Amino acid sequence: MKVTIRQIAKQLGVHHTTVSRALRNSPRISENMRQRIKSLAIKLGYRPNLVASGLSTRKTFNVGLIVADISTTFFSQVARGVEDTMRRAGYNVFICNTDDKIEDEKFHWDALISRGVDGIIISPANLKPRYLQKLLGAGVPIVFIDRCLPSLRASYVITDHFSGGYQMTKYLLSLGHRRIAYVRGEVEMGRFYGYEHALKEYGIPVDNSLTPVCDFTIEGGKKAAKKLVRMEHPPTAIFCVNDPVALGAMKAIREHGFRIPEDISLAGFDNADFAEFLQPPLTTVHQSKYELGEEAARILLQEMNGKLREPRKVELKPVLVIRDSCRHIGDSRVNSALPECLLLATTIIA
Amino acid sequence: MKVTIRQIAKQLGVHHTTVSRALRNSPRISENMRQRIKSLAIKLGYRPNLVASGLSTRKTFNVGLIVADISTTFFSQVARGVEDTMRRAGYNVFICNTDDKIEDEKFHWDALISRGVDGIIISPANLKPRYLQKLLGAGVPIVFIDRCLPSLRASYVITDHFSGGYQMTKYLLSLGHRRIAYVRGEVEMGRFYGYEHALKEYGIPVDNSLTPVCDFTIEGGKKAAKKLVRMEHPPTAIFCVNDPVALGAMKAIREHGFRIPEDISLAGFDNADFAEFLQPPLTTVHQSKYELGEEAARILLQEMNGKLREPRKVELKPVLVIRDSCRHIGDSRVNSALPECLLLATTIIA
DNA sequence: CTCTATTGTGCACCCGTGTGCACAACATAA
DNA sequence: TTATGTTGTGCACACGGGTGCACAATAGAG
Repeated sequence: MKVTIRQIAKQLGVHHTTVSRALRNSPRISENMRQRIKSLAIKLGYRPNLVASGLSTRKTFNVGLIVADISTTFFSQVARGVEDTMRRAGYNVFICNTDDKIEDEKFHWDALISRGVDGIIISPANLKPRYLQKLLGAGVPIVFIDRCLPSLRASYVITDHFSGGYQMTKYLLSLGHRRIAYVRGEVEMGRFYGYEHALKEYGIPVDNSLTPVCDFTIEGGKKAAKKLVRMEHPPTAIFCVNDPVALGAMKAIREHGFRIPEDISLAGFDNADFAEFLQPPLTTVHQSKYELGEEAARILLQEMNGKLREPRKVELKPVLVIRDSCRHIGDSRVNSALPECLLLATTIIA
Repeated sequence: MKVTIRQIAKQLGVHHTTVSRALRNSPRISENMRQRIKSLAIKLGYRPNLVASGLSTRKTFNVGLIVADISTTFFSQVARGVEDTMRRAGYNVFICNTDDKIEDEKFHWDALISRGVDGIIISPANLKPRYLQKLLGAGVPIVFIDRCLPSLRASYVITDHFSGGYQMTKYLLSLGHRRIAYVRGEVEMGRFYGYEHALKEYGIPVDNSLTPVCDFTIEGGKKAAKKLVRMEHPPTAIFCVNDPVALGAMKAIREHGFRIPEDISLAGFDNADFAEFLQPPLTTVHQSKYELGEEAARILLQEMNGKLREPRKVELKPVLVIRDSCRHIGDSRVNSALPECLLLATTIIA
């Protein structure tokens, strides 16, 4: 049988509320009594029942983390950042996967609300303003992560996707590529706009046939890239929305008999742990996944403590990571040595 | 303000217990009243407060998942399997990281108990019988995952680590290797015993200098492998406790000027998603991570429903995956074509 | 018509903790 | 002595929902 404050109270011949107050360090309890209560609590191995206290105080010390897929390199690292930070503040974290399906997201949302979570960190599957507005109106502190609508009056922590997409595209352009494909994610738009913007600077229109949409998986990348390499005039470079997609693209490219980077240059996004060990080592855009989660959790803690009058909007700057999977066009060199755009990248970061 | 059953009751002029019963489909409520109550509940957007019902029924519909590190490829996929299965049954999952530190594990354990979880799936940092026994005595249904003490009267789901270690070592031996290093994990012993056993069959004693211990990270693998390649007589093959460690080893091997597999053969364990895309594609042992989590969750559900009289002990069979990172010694071939031990593996699986 | 099932609903109280308020015990000042 | 704080403790009740039991309403049997 679990120990309750009433049992402690009984043994000491006091009322259970006295025990409750003593354990919560209420100033109204005498120092002497407080000590007696605390030491007995320890002796009996008392563990407060957070379900009960959650009911009466409406604070559960639980938060929810809603992401597309915890098994990805990206979100699993984000989750770790969230959990570490939350734990230090005494919170537990519920993990919820949506696969970017709106119904699943709703399901999890309701489940979290029913459980009385104190806050939610969410990477929404649905970016419609009305929908997000509704989430914000639910009365639960929210922090958006990785995805958001900047115009909304809400806290968020994201990577500057636009900058990342822009830097990479600019880099590929500087290598002489002009037919650059971008394998898009269904929800992700920022990187795409960066890509678009860089092309525009070179006077290149976006060719829809070069921007297939895929989910964020290896299989999805393979499928999308397959279409690209089978084109009459395949792109000379393929930029993928993330590293796993690049992995799939890598397979498709090779199965079609093309070499990387000799025939087709390949780039990813995320700088997953494995990226530098691929053959060739993958050129990609680094984003700080753990820090993303850490920062989101910090902000959520502040929101929950009411220490935040205005929403906090944080954009972490991504960094171009040049390895060997992209080559200079019309040149035997595999990759160019520190092109102008890297300098640009550095200035953006600073 | 959140809708409660008392509010619904008031609007209908009935007692709140009638509402409670109607929503829980008690047979004592008339069909007519049940319909009226349910439709009003839907209309008002009633969401049951699981904190409150958890207090009175002692069932929270929450479970805990305690692992070393959710950000690893292995545990993140396990977690996904757990979450998917639990969600279908109406449960939410708390995620807890221990980094294999016993104090952190205890901390999380207490946190979960305080929150009244209905069950716990745990990959314990500490495999001491007395400790595990104590966990089992806490009165909470438990399923061990990935690690356990088979002698204990407890449910578990693991990969047959021994078989995996044995198969891989046998394979390396069949390629002609005799100086085979094994980069061990701190906690993991099964794979090591398999390695030991295979060596014994060839009359080779275990050389402690060839079996450095490391954590399960890339950095750890790099550090451990560095020692190995710097030896006067380096091993001809390095078998790593998992794929990330192999990644680190790969780096160390190359930084020392050795080629893979020409100078040193390299093998991993897990068959992480990225393994086939490495250069050379990594020979490894496949284990089903998602299924591991799925099965553990299924068993926990049965335990929580009291449908399990005896503990369920499940061992999933690993499969040797031969790629190009191991070569035949004294032979120009990179890898041997289907050696006897693969046949052996197949029989073990069946 | 009374007696007895059957069915549906309400009452009281529980789950474990928290909190406003009353009040007892004691000390100090008038 | 009485009036007036302090300080510490207990009481009642709340949080939202669940459950054993009593009992009212209705129906059917004798």
